[in-house]
Amino acid sequence: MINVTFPDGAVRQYEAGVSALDIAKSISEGLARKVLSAKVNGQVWDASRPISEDANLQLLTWTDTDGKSTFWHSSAHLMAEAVESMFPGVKFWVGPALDNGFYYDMDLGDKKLTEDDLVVLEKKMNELAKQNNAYQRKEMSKAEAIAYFTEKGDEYKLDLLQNLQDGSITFYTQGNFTDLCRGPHIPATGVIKAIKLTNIAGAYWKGDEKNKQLTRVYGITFPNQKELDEYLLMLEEAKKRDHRKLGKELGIFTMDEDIGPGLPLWMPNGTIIIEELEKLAKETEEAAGYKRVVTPHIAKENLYITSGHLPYYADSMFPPMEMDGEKYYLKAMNCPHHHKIFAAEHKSYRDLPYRIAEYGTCYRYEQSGELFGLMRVRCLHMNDAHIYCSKEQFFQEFKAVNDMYLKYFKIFGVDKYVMRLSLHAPEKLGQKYVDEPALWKETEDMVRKVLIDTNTPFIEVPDEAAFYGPKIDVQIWSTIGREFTLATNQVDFNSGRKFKLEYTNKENQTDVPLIIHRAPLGTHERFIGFLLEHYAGKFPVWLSPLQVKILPISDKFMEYTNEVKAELRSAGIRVEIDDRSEKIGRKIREAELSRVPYMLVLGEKEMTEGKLSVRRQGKGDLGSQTIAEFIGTVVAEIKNRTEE
RNA sequence: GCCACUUUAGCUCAGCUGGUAGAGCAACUGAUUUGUAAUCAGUAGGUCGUUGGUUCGAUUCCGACAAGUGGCUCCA
Repeated sequence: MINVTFPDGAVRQYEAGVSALDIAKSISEGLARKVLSAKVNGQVWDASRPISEDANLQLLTWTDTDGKSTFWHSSAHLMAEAVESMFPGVKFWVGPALDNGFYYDMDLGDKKLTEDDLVVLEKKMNELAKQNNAYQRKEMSKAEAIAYFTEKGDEYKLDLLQNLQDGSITFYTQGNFTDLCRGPHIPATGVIKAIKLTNIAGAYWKGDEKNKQLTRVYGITFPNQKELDEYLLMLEEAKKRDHRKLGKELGIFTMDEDIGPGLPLWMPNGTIIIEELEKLAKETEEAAGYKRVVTPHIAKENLYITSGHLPYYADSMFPPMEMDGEKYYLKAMNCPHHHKIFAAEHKSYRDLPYRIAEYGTCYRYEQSGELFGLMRVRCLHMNDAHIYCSKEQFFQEFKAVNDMYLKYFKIFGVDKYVMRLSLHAPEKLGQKYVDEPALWKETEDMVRKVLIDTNTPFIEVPDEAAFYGPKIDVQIWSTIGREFTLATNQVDFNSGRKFKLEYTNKENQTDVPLIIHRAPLGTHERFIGFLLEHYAGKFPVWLSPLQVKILPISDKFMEYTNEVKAELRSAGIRVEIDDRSEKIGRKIREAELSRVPYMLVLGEKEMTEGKLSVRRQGKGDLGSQTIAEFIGTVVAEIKNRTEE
């Protein structure tokens, strides 16, 4: 007999060799039907795998993340079975579970999959699922496995085998499909009730663009149709707040073929948002001791040779323009220009920290396939600044930048993000990273300490640092789930020397400053793209391109309407009148859809009382207010940058 | 850049297997002067992304290019 301990601490005795599925059955048949896999001593196992020793056991079902993963990974195998039955001779690479669904990479030879094929595949998968075939686990020696795949001529699985230890190699079979796989899997295919293959994509083998491109099919499955329907509905809803759709609807930005890909045109409404953001940045930076600078959009080649961006990043820059026998480049970053401002006047330790800021316009030649609405563009306006400081000042300066991030996040109600501390990889010193092991350790420790001291949750990611130093990136997700770096805060102990930046220290010696590169509001493009989705187009009053729309009941009240408008405007409020001869219902509907935060309905009653009927977007009628009351509210919301 | 798909009126979309196009909304004109999410009528608007080819004839079939979409790679 063995002792099995459950998550609630209860201990029960079973025969050795009992499976998690047996145990579930002993509790209830209903539970047994729901079990997908089990966590045995912290490892996720097949529910049917015999347990031979005392163990901690957690039964995993659809409501557990690990249970879902098992379900989706098994679904990938089911898809592979369907693909193999349709296209014999197909070779498979890997087919993992994702956060939402699964994919499988495959080599289909010359066969090109179409969307029609997906429909047929879904049908086949449904048939196979109904057969309720068990997933059977089989251990195999490495030699046997190699022989098996050599005979099949499957170079992909042979490649996978190379990195596997003999004794740990397992195969899984369900129906007519057998695959090298570490598992675990669900007991049988029958629980997969709703299947949707979502898209076909090319994916480089092993993620290396020099390798052959395999066919990747993405899909998602559920234990019932209802959840699939809900998932598809959620995707539809998400599309409605896609910044590309909202940007067009609200007149924020536009793209034009004649201007060029990745080059957004900011329309009047978008420009108002840009100006409000810059106002916020300027206020915040002035209070934090930054000075503003302005630099040209182009520079000579030599600047980028000094910075080290050429030739290594030449691919990401627009090709040079030749003028007077010199090559000029559009700037892809502002740092070298700012370094030259630092170097223009001699600095002493009394001038440090020296902080200069600019909403700098940069141009980057992003690959055509990478462009994505406002989130990934070729012309960007960066909330950039550089801080030049001594080693002693670094901690305080870096912390102040971190505090500025958090302050901004509070203003915008940004709560779904991950702070990522990007570190170097010691084995790549001298190649990918500047060869200064001591400086790396020192700065990484300082950056980590800032995060810990400010109680900022973060994750550490090795081998993701900039070549000149560690950094903190703020990761966010677009509505459709794509990940982006919104903001960045970087340490640079390299450019100071490269640009021969110096200051005279207290001991009257020459010293090289540390540099902090920071962009808490990222770029206008990405930040406004993010805000559009974050607010679903319903900007807070201070950011809203139009703040108040006045809706007169009829043109009999135009005189009063114009008076009200003039008063609001002189209070600094962005206001417009809907003077069409439409019914009030129509005006309200369209004002609501345009997401203007406040609407004022003015008619006979308001005119005689000298009041306003106030309506808030999404909330309906707020009742009657005096002009002074209303102006007071709106002006306070603007001044305090109130979110709602 | 690579794989797949898409491109029809300002917007959202329809248009069986080739015979030069249609709806709703928006726009414009007129009527209506309206009380908290769509007043009515009329008018105008498209060389069907561009460009080659096949064909008596191409929005429709094939190719190239451009832009976009979903991924891959990339993101200093």
